[in-house]
Amino acid sequence: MSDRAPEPATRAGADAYRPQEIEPRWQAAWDAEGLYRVDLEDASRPKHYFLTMFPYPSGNLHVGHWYAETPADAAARYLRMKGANVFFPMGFDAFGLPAENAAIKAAREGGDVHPASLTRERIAFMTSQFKRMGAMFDWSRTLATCEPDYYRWNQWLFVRMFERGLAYRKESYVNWDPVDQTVLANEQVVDGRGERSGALVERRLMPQWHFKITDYAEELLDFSGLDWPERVKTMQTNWIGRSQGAEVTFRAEGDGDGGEAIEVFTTRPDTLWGATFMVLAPEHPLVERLTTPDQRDEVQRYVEQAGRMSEIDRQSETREKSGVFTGAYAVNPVNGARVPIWIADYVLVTYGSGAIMAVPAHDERDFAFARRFGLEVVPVVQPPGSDLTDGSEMDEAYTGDGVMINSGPFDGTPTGKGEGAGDGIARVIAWLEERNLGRRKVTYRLRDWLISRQRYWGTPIPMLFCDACGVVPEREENLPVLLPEDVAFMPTGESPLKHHERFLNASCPSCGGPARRETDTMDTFMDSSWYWFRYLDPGKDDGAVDRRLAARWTPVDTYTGGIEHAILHLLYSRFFTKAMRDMGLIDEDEPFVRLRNQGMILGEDGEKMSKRRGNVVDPDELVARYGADAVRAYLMFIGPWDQGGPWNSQGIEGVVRFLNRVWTLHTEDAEPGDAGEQRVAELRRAAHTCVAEVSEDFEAFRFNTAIAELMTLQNAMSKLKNAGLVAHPSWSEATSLMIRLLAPIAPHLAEELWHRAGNARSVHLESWPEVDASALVETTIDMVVQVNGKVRGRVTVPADADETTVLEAAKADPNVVRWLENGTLRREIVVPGKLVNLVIG
RNA sequence: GCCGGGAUGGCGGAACGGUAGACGCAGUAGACUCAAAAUCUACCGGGGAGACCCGUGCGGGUUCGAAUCCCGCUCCCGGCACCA
Repeated sequence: MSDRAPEPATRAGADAYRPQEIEPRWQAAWDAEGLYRVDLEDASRPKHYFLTMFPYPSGNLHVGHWYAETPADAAARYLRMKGANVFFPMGFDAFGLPAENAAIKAAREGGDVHPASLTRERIAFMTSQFKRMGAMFDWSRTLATCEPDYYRWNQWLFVRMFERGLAYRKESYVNWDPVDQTVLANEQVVDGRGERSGALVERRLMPQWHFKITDYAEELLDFSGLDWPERVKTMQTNWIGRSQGAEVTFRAEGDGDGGEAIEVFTTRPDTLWGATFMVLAPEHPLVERLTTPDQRDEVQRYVEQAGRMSEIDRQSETREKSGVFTGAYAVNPVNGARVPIWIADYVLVTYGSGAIMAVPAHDERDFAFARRFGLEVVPVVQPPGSDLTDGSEMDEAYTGDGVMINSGPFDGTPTGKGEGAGDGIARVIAWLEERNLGRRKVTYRLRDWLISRQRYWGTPIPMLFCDACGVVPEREENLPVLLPEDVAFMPTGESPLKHHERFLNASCPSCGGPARRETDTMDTFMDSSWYWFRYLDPGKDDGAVDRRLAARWTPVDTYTGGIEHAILHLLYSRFFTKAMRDMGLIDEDEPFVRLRNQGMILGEDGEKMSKRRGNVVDPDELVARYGADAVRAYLMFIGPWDQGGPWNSQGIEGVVRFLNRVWTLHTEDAEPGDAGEQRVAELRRAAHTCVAEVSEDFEAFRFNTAIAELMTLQNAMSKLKNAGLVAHPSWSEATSLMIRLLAPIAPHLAEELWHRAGNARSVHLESWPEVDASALVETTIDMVVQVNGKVRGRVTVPADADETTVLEAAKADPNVVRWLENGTLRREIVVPGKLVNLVIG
């Protein structure tokens, strides 16, 4: 391959660093020799599947893409030099709202834009931009989710899910625009109104497809064996929201004995005796039946008003509690108390049973509600050291542990869950179960995944409605159900599939009779919930996943992407992996072993980059001006990767200067002379310290300090260069180390310097340098001497000096001597190699 | 309101409980230049002539020693489904 490598522009001498000339030349050479094409069958090295989240083809790579991809590329390159066979693919998450919106906008303005051609053009353009990053993506295996050979397998997987009962249809609320007669995404609802029509958006129930992610709630709480950031695990755990408690049945009064059963869930069954009222969610199915005639108008008004509010509005403000009385009463099953039934929007129909028992004395929200509407407050838990018995004296709810009071047979029982803390909760549950009044229950906050979208630009859900057979999945051999491209977009945004006769009319896969196709498409999170399996063999046409390659290459070893995906995408991917395992398609439990998230890159003003603010940084311009290596290195240098931060157009100049100095260091001649043992040791120490530090930093994804260490080495080498060292073997050793350390960060510059140094083979085929521990050894060390924790002197001692010697030296320092005269020496602390602290008093 | 994260020089940021400010940007002075740019050298938290004193959002605490650990706040960023 070396004979195809281009000849460096100049052999020696001081020609300038010209990234614009070097970079395209090496990119072409790497491409020509297939340097980054991975042999998935190569078992001679350990495999490493390094995946970064694929982008939506928005039209242009912005600097945020560079921030996500180039440090990931550096990490992948590091692993490759460490000896792994690294698979680092890239593709496009190509379905989605923006392309469809462009088509709808064009339809309104009399133009003609199709999401398919628009998306394909954008993918082609962004791919060409990607190639200028100098990343080692393996473009021989790429994919776009909008292509039939990909979404066919979305459909195939959907049918498998349906067959297993993991995909099902039920009614769910959508945002309904009554003017445009269409469903809106949350982001299309602004201040409760349709973005386009301005109409007040209604919440409307519609039958829609869901995935049963809740079946996996318990397993999804288990992160063992995963090297994920704590904050992501915490966020997912809180999102799943496991609550342990009891389900208790209350009965509405009336209609002879019994009346309507109203199930409630509570985590505090020990407070049951303090339940003085009940609250139903406005959407609760029993609301209409329970409401008494005199309250009907008021209740109806409240329900309508709650229905008009978007979920975001319902919880965004810190509003005063609102609610309305139904006129009905229920009986508290534990003490027979008559409790009024209210309706309030702070109770959600989607959580628990959509109804609660309200214990105002021991729940903050119930307390606020009771005070607002003058409802009874009965304390049933006495805080330790208190003689509380009267609810009217309470200023706030008491939610802690204590001793049960006003609780019939349980008076005097300590509440709490810990061992020895009392077991009020467990004893009450046992008591309820004995009397068949309630039962132990675990509830999750997690809801099933609503996968239906009333949109065009997505994977058609491969289901049919037959008058004779009902809901029927399309036959496997008829997949894919093609998304028709000859469609007319509606100015209202309504899905054109609803009016596409050839698409709509089909024959029933079961009876052959006439059937109508489902016009809903899939949530695009479906596309990204299994795509890493597909990269292994994107063209495979006899199955979704190549099982043999999957067994060898998955799970993904390292996954990187934005923190904004901490919950949904990552949770759906974990669910899908488990579901695919249970369908017998793969053998692993988790998709991503190691996860690292980058923060967000902000505009120069510290705000999110947006066209409106005019603070968008264009990477193409930067590359033209400074070169890809400089952009890469600056993005890595800007700060900790997981924190993100503002772009600084002056900051990149510093990195450009650094790369220039590196260039000069390695290309300019210097006078050879007598090196001297001490200088050689100094050079070798600097070089090997840098190897140690940069290696450690790469392991920890600390790119900013890795570059700082390289800058330090550059400074040291530039100083030593003219001291006659250039002809010494340690100089070429240091040079070789430095170029290899730089290779993951600035791959083009490193390659050019590597070849100029006389190497024929690519630096990217070299192995990562090893630290020579003997180069790090020092004969003397400087130690700090503190008196009472404040630095009062410094001493130089032999590296192997024992404690006594160190203390002697410390106490001999003239300034320290002065300080010691101010008191009696009480204590001597020696931190080997670091400092001495002399405590006087 | 809840969940997660954060706060260190003029700026981006460094710092296994052990010399706060590595590395860089900006700035100041000098060298080179007719001059400028580029490059190179030195300085660069505040106060003080100095010994020193002050200093990591605020208030406490633990420790020989705290940016770092604990308790209580303030403000900022991100997410959210008032989660019973």
